[in-house]
Amino acid sequence: MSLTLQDIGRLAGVSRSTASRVINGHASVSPDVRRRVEEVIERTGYTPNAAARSLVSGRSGVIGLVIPNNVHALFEDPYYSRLIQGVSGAANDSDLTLTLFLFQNEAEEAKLYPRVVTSGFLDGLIITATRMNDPLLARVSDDDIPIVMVGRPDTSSVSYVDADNHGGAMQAATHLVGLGHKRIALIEAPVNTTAGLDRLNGFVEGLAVYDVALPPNLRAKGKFTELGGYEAMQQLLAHRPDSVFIASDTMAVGALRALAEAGVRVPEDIAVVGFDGLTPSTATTPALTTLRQPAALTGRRSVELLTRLVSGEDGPVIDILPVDLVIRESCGATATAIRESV
Amino acid sequence: MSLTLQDIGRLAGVSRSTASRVINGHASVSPDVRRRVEEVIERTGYTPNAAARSLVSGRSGVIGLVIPNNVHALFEDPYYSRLIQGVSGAANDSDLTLTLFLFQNEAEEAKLYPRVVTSGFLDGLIITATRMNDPLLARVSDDDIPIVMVGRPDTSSVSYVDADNHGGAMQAATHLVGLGHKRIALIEAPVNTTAGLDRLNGFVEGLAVYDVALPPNLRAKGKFTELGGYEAMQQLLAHRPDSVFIASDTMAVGALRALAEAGVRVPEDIAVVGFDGLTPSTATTPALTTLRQPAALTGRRSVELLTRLVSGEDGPVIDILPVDLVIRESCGATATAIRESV
DNA sequence: TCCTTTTATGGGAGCGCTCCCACGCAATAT
DNA sequence: ATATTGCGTGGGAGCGCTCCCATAAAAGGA
Repeated sequence: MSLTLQDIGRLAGVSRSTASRVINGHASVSPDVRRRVEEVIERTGYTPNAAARSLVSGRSGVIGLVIPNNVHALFEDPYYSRLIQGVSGAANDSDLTLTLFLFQNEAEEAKLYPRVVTSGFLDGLIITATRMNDPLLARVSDDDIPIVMVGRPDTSSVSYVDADNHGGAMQAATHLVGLGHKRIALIEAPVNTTAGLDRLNGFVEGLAVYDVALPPNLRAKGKFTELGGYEAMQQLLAHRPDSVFIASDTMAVGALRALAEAGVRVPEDIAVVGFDGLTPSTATTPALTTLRQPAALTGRRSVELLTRLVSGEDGPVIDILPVDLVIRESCGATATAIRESV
Repeated sequence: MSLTLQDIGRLAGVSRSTASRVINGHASVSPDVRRRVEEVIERTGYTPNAAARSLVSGRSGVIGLVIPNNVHALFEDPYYSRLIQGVSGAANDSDLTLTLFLFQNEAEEAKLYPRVVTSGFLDGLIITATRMNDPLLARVSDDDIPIVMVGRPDTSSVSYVDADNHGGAMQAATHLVGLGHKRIALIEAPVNTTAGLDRLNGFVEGLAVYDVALPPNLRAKGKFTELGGYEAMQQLLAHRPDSVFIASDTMAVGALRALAEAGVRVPEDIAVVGFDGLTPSTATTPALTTLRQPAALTGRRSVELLTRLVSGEDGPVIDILPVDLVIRESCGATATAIRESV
């Protein structure tokens, strides 16, 4: 059996209360006693029992990261790897323990989620892959556990962290207009996600600033997959765009393939700009110009926000992270190319 | 404030003890009372307080998954994604909660690990990325927490799950010999990992069965990276192998690039067999023949083993999972090609 | 019929901790 | 000198639960 605070106190010749004060860094402990207790702790390798501590304090030091359904597909996405790394790193820094909830389907979600939230086991929750009308979100507001969403939810009154999808897409528009393109096309991400919607609106608004219109035949809907990008690009080609903004790099990979097959040169015949910037520049030929979103930072920030909510700050708090234009080869802006570090 | 067992009892007109019996499925509860209590629980959405439960029972229902250092590099590897999915799925099935420990460096590891293990917070631990002389392993044996390693550790007396690296590499040898190759080469994975070592030994032994030798100039050392495979292949080319077994698909991607650049045709001029089988067949040209290891299953099994250890079964338990030869284009065995499902 | 066994239930104890209050003693103020 | 403050410390209470034991009621055996 492992040691208790009582034991530590006894070994140091003090009461469990005093030992507790030392551990929790409370005042009113004489330097002498403090040293003695610390020595005993060091020597014995004592660690307070987490369950007992949490039972009385109402805090567990544990946060949850929820990645709901479709995990099969989603997890291949480097976005989640980065996000998890960010969340994990921030949790480590703050002495928080991270629990991971990967729900394979709605049934699993419905079965496990209530227990997780109600058991008092978690101090707070980070929920990713925000969906429109997220069923979790509805449930969540009933409970009193602090929540931070990753990605803008369609409901308000929830704290969230998100990349500046709108602003990033505007940058894409500005960039393509600035390069002198006239027939600018768009491959949309699904607009049943707020990310897809924001990128669409941002791009259209960005073009509007320069009085450039986006005719319907230069707009195609993609599916967040490589194949989706491939098909959308084939569809657009008939209308001879001189440039295209593709709302995700994964789709851009498919689109580039479609272009290569059609014998259309990039960037000579068509300029291509993607969105995400999570894969290495070597992943495509030519190297893809894209808007890089800070996935790991998103994870870190979500933990920071959550920490604030847990310690009583009242929400909702919103944190929008900047997105960078990473100029590589596919947009043809080599003259003004910015060296990138990766 | 949330409900307690006491409240449930009161609402159902029984004592907290009886309510507890219902929840834990103990005998000696009249059907009538049981129904009443269940109804109250259903109606109120009551969930037992995890901390209190764990304090008295000594069980938390929480297991930890440790992925030590080098996470930056490792996490890009689809292996970890699959493994985590397997672990998570099995944990969900068994009503276990999964905590994830991603240690970015040894300092973080040293700082966090003891607390994790000693706090009584975890019922057991799954440790991945087994290293030779794993520093965690040394510490672990001092503690009394059940452990399962993923990947064969170099120390004995620890339970572990591993893919049959040795057997898989033997299959590779058999396959290449069977295709009539004479100058068979090898690109090794780093032999400071047991996986690298086992694949090396398995391949050499597999060749030995057919009295085929592996001369030193047909052996090159890789680094588990694409670049490592690229360089190793360039080195081998001077010695004109007619086939090569590359101990990881990542290295194989680099090797294929080296071959393409050198104008060596695959599989006409050289047959190539990889190892891992975690990326889609479209990832390389030509599609790579490889040995597929069951990464998700490895995760599931590690949870199952751990569950057995937690419930008192004494270890060490060892589970070696089979590895499948997936024949695609790069080995030239199209005549006997097996249709694969992906 | 009475006595023994079984079944159903309630209450006490205690898991290891943190918080609060009370107490003793030294330092300061009157 | 005594009264007042403060600090350092110990012990009680209690967080919500499970386990054990005691007890009451029901069922069985003689």
